[in-house]
Amino acid sequence: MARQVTQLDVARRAGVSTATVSRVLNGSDLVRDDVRIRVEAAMGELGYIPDVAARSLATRRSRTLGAIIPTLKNAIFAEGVNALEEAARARSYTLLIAISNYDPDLETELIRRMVERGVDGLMLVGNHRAPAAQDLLKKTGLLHVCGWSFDPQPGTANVGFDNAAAMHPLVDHLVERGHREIAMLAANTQANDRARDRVAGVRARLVHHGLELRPDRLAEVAYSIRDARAALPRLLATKPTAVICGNDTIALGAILAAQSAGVRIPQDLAVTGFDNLTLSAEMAPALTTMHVPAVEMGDLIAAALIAAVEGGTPPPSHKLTPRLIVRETTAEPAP
Amino acid sequence: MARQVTQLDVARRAGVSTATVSRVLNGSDLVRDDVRIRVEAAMGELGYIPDVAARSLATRRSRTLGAIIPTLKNAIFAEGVNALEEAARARSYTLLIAISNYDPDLETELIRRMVERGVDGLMLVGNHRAPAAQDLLKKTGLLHVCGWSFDPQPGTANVGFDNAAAMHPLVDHLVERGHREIAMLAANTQANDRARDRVAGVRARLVHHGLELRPDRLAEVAYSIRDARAALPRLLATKPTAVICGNDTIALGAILAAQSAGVRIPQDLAVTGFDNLTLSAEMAPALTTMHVPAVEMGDLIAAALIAAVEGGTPPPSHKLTPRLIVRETTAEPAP
DNA sequence: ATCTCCGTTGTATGCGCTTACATCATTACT
DNA sequence: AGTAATGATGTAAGCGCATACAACGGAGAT
Repeated sequence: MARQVTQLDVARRAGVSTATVSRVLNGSDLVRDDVRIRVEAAMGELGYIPDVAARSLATRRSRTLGAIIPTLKNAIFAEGVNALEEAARARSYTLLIAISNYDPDLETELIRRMVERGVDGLMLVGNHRAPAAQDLLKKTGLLHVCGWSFDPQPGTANVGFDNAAAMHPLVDHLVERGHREIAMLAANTQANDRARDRVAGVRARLVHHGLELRPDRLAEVAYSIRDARAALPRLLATKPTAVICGNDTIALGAILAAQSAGVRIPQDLAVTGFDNLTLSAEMAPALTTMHVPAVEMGDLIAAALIAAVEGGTPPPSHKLTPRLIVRETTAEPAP
Repeated sequence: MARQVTQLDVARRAGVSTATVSRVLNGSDLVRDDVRIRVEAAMGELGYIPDVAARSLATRRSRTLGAIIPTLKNAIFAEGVNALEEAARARSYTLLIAISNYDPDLETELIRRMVERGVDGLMLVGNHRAPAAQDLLKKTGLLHVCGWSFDPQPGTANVGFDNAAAMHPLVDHLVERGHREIAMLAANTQANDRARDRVAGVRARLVHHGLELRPDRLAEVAYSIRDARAALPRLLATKPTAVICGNDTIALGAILAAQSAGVRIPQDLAVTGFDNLTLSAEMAPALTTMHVPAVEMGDLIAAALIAAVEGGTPPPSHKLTPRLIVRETTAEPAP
């Protein structure tokens, strides 16, 4: 493969210095128009492509954002990352992604790699991480915003929502419909502060209504239709009239389990989800759930990060509010 | 933010030269053990983090792979990218991703950006792209492999499967069961060679069986449950006994449309999908589909790319074979 | 004791780019 | 006409790292 075409080649061809080529490249307005045109022509003829590594080294900026997410297999993260990429790209930033598999130690290592890579800003998911990770973020001063949560601690920005409070409309909705016997099928809470907050939110709101979340009415499962499906019978044994699920995927598993056990939804059992996946609106019965503004979140995170990078200011926090979407999986309990 | 800790700082602290620090960093075996230990200690104490931009500039390697995919909203791509990231990470490579929205011009621009970014290797989806993109790949000599397809042209490697041939087992399965009136609900074929190939594969295999794909029995829809749902009635009007769908998502839409029209599956209408999403095995009725080895593909692509980068050889092609998974949405047609 | 050779370390250069500063050519002004 | 201000361009010094080459020290050979 031939030697890379550099600014020097372009400069020679256009009869100018590399400084001028650089100025043209960066849209400086100190270049005379005829010179600019000559330089641009030379770039085109030579097929010049700037070298970002060299530029980064010189400017200490990479025009790269990083995103560390637990998994892409969860559609809601895929959607959020999709939006983040589009928003970043629209501002000529590129996205580096890494997957932590919900492992705090791996996440720490990945943050380290993001620093090595010189990302200008980083998106993390949730507010809970290993102390070593916190240290790293502080010591390196890496700009970052934590998405999918809202409980800003000094030093970190949040663009997301309060996962506990977000469960309140769901509980209220069920209680208003007359439900008293409410169970919860949560996502795994270890190493997942959002799942923990959602359980806490349900519990608190039940108490608010003079009810309680009985220990035997709380089960935790992995993010998977199959696991949710397998776990429902245990909950059903406690005779709830409604089951609140940690997310739509778990809710889908619960619904399938109920249906194959001859439990009618919503007559015999009300079910709620969280996320509002595309599927949830289409399936039969359509799922009552909380809509998570993943796209908006992706946009806002990119915007916050880039504004912070370019403005030299700390990234702003932004509180979003999931909204309740009542569909067909909830109704009054049978008398 | 304080000045970055550099090799020079480490070198001073350990009482050696930067060359030695660099050697320790890169695992050279020319460093005496006691010196290595001293240097590593100094790195730890100072919290030294190497600067990848500088390293890339010096080595002309970035230890970064790029992936340009049409969208992350399609679960099968999300899964593939997830696997690609994990495989890359296992080999200490990082993943840069970009989303083309099925737009060839945007894809071309993104390839250009990947070149700027100095990725060592690039994953693309499918074999069809703008001439400008082909040029760019050739001129820059960027290592790349095209996934999700198999029809290797000189100069490009493929890790994927033959999308036309992959439809044969599906057609054979239906024909064996006695279906003669077969329709197809395809994904949009413009700017999507895989969707095109799948239609061609169905058509060819029907001909092989002495049947045909009637023009009024072919419809194209976007990748969405809703669009598929809306499109089914038109196909139903042609009285098919089976409908082959371009992917599982479209199949799901078709099933929902059929059910809400009182058409029983599989008795009144057999439906097949393609991808084998997690959901497809769980839903009721469970979907007959082709399993796409997305994870294996991600692994192989990372392996092929990295082997090529490090070995200086062209990346190898690798042919995968989706396999038929017969479940509950196909049966004999009603007599 | 001298010479080689090998293992280990240091020195110095360059990767491609940006940018502070110097330089030069205009133009505006007195 | 002479000077200052302004605009446009060039010069050169890094950014942090890897690495070719030089240098050095000690072990083994003679």
